[in-house]
Amino acid sequence: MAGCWLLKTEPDSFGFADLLAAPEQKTLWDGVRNFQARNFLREMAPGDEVLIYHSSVQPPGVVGTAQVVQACVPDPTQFDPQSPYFDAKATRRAPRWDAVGIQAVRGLPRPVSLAELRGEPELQGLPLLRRGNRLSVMPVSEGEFRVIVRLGGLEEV
DNA sequence: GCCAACGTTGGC
DNA sequence: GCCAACGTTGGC
Repeated sequence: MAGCWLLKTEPDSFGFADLLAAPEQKTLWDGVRNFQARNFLREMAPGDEVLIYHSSVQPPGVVGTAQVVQACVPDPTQFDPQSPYFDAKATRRAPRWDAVGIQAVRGLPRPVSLAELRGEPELQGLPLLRRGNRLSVMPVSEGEFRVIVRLGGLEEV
């Protein structure tokens, strides 16, 4: 059974539209700099399903789906002094951060706002809805995944 | 712009 | 190893 995940991003830096515009609609999901989130990245496997969530926009919410196409590799941005994600403590021999390859599947006909997610009884267990949650990578159950894409206007995924 | 919540850092 | 200070996230 494929895992399901939610990836949070600020569309001002990289949003679902950017993923759709990328070559083969694929990208390396890099720049994650939180250990708990990184550990979830390490659990992600090709074929896993992904919800893309836009934060710091009005309204915040889930806007599309993607799939994992490449298991985690060392995040190249940690070695790049020009990158905002550069980490002086990381070495090639001992990388600290990972990234996964994802590919767009499809945009939701109707984005599902954070307010809608909060209003859905079946989603009360979502880590995203926990007060003070700041994780940018988090697991979602298969049931929760289905509820969300259905709210977004997709009957089948 | 505010502020709650949380992670990280660094002094001890 | 504790914990206060600080920085960041992200909704509102």
